[in-house]
Amino acid sequence: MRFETSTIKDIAKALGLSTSTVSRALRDRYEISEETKKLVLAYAEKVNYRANPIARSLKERRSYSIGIIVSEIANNFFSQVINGIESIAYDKDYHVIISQSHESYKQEKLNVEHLASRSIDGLLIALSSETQDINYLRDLYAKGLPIVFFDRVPKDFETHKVIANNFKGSFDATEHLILSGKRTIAHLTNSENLSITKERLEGYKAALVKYHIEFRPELVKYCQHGGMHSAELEQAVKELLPLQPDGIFISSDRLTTGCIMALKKTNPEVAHKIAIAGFTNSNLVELFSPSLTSVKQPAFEMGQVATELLISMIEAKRPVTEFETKVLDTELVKKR
Amino acid sequence: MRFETSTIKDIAKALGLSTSTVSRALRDRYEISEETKKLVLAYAEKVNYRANPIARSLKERRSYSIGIIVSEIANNFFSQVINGIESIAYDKDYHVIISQSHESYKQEKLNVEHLASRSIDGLLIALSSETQDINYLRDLYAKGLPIVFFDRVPKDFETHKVIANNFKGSFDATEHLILSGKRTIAHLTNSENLSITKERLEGYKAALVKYHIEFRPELVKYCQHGGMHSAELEQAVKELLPLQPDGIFISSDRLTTGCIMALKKTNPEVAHKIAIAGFTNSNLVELFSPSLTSVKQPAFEMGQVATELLISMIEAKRPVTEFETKVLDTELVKKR
DNA sequence: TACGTTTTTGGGAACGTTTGCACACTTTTT
DNA sequence: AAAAAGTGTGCAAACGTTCCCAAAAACGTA
Repeated sequence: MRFETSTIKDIAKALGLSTSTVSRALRDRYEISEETKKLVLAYAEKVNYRANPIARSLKERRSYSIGIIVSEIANNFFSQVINGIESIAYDKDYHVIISQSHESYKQEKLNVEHLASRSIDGLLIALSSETQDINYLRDLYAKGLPIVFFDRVPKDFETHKVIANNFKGSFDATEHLILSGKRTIAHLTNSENLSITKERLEGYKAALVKYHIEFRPELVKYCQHGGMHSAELEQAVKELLPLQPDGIFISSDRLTTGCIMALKKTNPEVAHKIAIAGFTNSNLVELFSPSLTSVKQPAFEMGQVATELLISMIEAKRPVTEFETKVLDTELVKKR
Repeated sequence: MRFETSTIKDIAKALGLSTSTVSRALRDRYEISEETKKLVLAYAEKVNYRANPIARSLKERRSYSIGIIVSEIANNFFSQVINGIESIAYDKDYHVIISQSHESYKQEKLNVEHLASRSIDGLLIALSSETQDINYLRDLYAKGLPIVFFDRVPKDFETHKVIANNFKGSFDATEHLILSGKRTIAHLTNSENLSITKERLEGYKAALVKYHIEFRPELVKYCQHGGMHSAELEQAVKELLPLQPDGIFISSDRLTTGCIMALKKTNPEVAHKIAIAGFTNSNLVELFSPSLTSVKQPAFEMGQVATELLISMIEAKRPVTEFETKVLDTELVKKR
């Protein structure tokens, strides 16, 4: 069973014109007379002509599609980024193909290669927490695939990047905990590989320094899998509690919710005694108990900016050599 | 800047064969000799040959892609469905294109038509809460586009459908409220258009009947926009509270979280006094305060089943005429 | 009228595949 | 020894576009 639609050829035949003329009329080329243009347009409208995007892609050697890699869509931060991406992409007549790495390097690589073989015109990617080797991305990039990184970006890769002001976000959150009287502030964070991990750690440290609080490395716990496994989080919590923190600063969406969950499960009696501040874009944060202070990233905007940069690379006449790293401010939403 | 890759022609030239032979060797056709097949495969491997899916699509008149329409991906129910869809689709070498209706009919129609013009091979759709007129879907279906509905399905449309056992899920949830001593149980639900709304209302009613509780229509509130606007929910809550319900049964993910949010915002003092049971697949439900009893749908499985049905339609030799409606059981997770 | 210009149109190749058909070469059958 | 059947390969068309190039039509000018 197959979809029947009319083609340029059909129109040409019906109107006694050549396919070239019809194509020109439809694409509104200058060399065409007003008269035939109107004729063709009217007829095309009548038979509800839709250009076949596949044929067009084959001819033009581009697909008008961009690939997205996030760790998971069931994460408000990423779904908001995706909304931002779509808002720009659809405007410019691209469609998006979303893939999830689930924080796995293997899955990420597989998905990227799958997308590339599907001939996407460009790639938007936030690296998985496992990812260390990005040579496969370098290869694709070298072959001419435009790539823009967002949120989790690699250090030594010359291309556009869009990130939140992670240092300031972390500083603000940590400072907030300090100002509300906390002195033993733990830091629960992602895999050490990630750019966001490093930047957020620095912000945390800077706030401690400002208030003359000693930095204690044992208060920092890394989660290799970004909180994808609850066991990982429960282990971290278990190791942290004996140090008797009165506050925890958590550096990602998934970790923040996962940590509260682990706290409630393993030590419900202390869960409400520890002040929590964490990165999260969850729109359900007001429902959480214990409640928390959250650092919200401008996710929608991040998606928009990244997409604009990517499309500018795709549509550039000559290879782009000047790259920018856009930094967007976060917002601190204090616990009520 | 463009992506350079080797083609069948290049291989043919390099090996002194014809393109047909190379194509056949790569696709493992029976007419080819072991010898040349090995030769071609080895060379293809060496130059890292990737078939151009666009050319293949054009020739075969199918894209190996399926479209998905959900109201929003930032909803655990739908993101779990999508994970189920992907798990099957990728196995069978299809890729998926996700679109969000944001509960808007206009957006839904636009997205479907956009997908159709992108030549998807089939469509998986959960209707928006606004949708009443599905003639645009009938047209596409009549033209040969396979469609499978899930979750929110239309009444009179002959095709495969996959739904949860909404009646039983609602019955169980309502019964649970009754058994914990509630007698004035309100029902907050979606737009009346939706199939799920009707089925869930029936389950609610049946539970009341079983326990000889009078059904009071004024206790049922419909939300036309499925809870996309907080004003809508606050209004519903405002109208409901004077009736002094001691329990609320809520019929969708978005509404459940939205309702609790509205309750806490407008009447924090009663929020904890009303027992809540609602459909939700949120994985954060354990963090919510007030806590609630939830009806979980087998979302992942729903996505899998729907995708299997769709692919069977796409790949059917002759038009499918026997359709099934699969009904999957829900799970009641009691408040702790 | 004949010529050059400009404007509009058509022919046909190309994008990278798949596949029906014909051909050449082997092998088997009579 | 010739005919029949079986293998493996190549040619060429097709999928629906776009676009280069040439041809035709329309117009202006001498």
